Amino acid sequence: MAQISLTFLDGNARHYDAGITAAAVAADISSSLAKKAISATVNGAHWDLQWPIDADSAIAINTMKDDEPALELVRHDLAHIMARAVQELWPDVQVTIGPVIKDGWYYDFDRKEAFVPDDLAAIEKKMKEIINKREPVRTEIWDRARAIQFYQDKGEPYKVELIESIPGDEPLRMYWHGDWQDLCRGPHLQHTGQVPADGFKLMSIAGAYWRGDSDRTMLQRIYGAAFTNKEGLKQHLHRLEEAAKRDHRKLGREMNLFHMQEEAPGQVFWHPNGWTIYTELQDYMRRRQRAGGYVEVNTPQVVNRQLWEKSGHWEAYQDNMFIVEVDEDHAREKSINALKPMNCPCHIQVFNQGMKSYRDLPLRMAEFGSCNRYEPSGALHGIMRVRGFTQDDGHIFCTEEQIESETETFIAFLDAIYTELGFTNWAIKLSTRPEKRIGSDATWDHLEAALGNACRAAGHEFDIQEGEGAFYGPKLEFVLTDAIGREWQCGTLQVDSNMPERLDASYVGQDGNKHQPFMLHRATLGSFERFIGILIEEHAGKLPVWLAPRQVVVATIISDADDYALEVVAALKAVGVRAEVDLRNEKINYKVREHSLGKVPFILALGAREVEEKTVSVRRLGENKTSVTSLAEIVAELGKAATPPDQL
RNA sequence: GCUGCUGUAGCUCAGUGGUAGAGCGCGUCAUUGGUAAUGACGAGGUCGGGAGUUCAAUUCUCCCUAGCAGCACCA
Repeated sequence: MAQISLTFLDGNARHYDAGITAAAVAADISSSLAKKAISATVNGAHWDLQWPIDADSAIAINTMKDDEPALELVRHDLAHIMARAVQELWPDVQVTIGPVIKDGWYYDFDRKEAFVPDDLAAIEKKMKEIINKREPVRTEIWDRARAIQFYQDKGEPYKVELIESIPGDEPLRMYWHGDWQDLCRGPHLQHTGQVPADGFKLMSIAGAYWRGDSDRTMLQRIYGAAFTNKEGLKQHLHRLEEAAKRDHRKLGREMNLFHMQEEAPGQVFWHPNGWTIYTELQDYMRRRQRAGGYVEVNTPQVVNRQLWEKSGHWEAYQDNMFIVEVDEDHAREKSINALKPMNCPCHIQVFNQGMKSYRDLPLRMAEFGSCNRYEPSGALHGIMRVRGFTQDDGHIFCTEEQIESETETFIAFLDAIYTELGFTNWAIKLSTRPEKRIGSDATWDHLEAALGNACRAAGHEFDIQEGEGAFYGPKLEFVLTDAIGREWQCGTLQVDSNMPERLDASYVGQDGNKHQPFMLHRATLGSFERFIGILIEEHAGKLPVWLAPRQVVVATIISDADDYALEVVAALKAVGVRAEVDLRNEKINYKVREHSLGKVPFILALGAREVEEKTVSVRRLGENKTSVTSLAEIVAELGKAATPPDQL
């Protein structure tokens, strides 16, 4: 038999017969390793201990101490164990797919009756029984016909469909956990007992479409969280609890920022505190955009259907538009309008007024554009996904040659703003040509490369989302993460030649002929609503001082300090600080607690000493200590702290 | 939009086939207290909306609506 050479991490090599399993290699090293082994890494691939190795390879034997493979296997085996538990409890349930995801796994089932929360406890109990049986996992490769027949006989049509969608030349791997069988590409643990019985928890039940297709059956998905030990799970659950405290919907209520109500679903009622954040942010963006060479415009809310037909939005999005019918006295027909769902067609109307020359390009046009979209009810989420919102929108009209440099300039612009707003952790995604598209491959090659080059030139890595671009051009998405790790697209930049064409935008080139400009749709924050939601969660409500709706509360300890408190507040307001007094007949403990919970960055406490010495006792949010400062000093300090970063 | 769950006082939540309760908050009074809850008293609810079953519905059933989780969608 042919010999192969396996090289270990330490550089040593051993020789074995070709076809040896990783399990046998582990056993050859030591019997304790053979017991502890969970999988191998062979030439960088995650390798089941039962799979044969046929050629010279680099190999490492993994144990539970190797976090990445261990988590992968534990979660993957738990998916199978859960599916087995469910089928043991309810034999009529059909199994579908069950992948590993961040922090755990899920498995989708088809079952007539709905799973209820109490079922989760029963399933967990059954899973623990299965784990305690320490049943061996084994695997075989089957040919397609046999596998299809097997699943047809078993009454598992979803598995048949899965096999039919797997490319014909790929071998099908069957796995058994004890007697329970599933189709799976592996790898898996050696036996069910290797799964930590106290390291997992079933989290929730939700609906999910078979194969992610909303035209097909809705299955029932059970989510689980899993770690290699009890402590890992405990920490995860603790993180979830902490994240819930940062939820912008909860903080929005507690800080009295905004509310929403049944009569206006998906639209925000901004309260004075919340609106202060909003206007402060908008003022900042306005200054930033002016400095960035943008001209600001404003365009209509209610726009006749004809323009949307011409732009192509009517055909694609009419179901998601708010339609406004106007029945004028003398009109023979109703006039059909839509609340604008986006600003670009209107911006082209502005661009089209008067002749434009190549000398006018790039023309950067911005609008705080109030838009309405009839979002599907299930998509609404606090102020992050709403039906009425304002974009910090902008369109850059430019030539094809200017696309790359304009993109690079925009990324630098966005980067500076995200940094000033306290975001360090954001990602760029580059969406490339979709199947249905217009334009030549040569143009797509150029545009995709231009966006990628611009990212690199601006010093940013990016992930590629294959085929996710718009039909008219590639796009960049600037993605931020909320408290529990859900990603939200905030900024965006999209290259578009289609709309200038449809809406007849043109400029006179150096050659005296008419040319069509390219258009870069771009937004920095995206929508104020979503961005403020993210901002609240990122800072857990403790906003940077310049954005905090209430920056300073001057709280009296005794009523004899009232006059001085008013004097202090007046001095702070004079330098532009949002300061309030708290003269209530309450103890200082009470006031400190209340304003700390209200996330006020500075509390100034005033008692007899402060009145006497013309000082203030300063308490900063998040600190338990206080310091005493002269009035003049604190006014200067807080005046500076309250200044937006671009004005320092 | 789809599946499941939920909607009781301003907030967080208990509860029941015989028209409701707590804590916090709010108001009044007393208290002038030095950095995360001073005390007493008091006010406050068509139990999301509509229909049905019933002698009687906040409670059971159905429809609608909104919210939550996930899926689908996101110009």
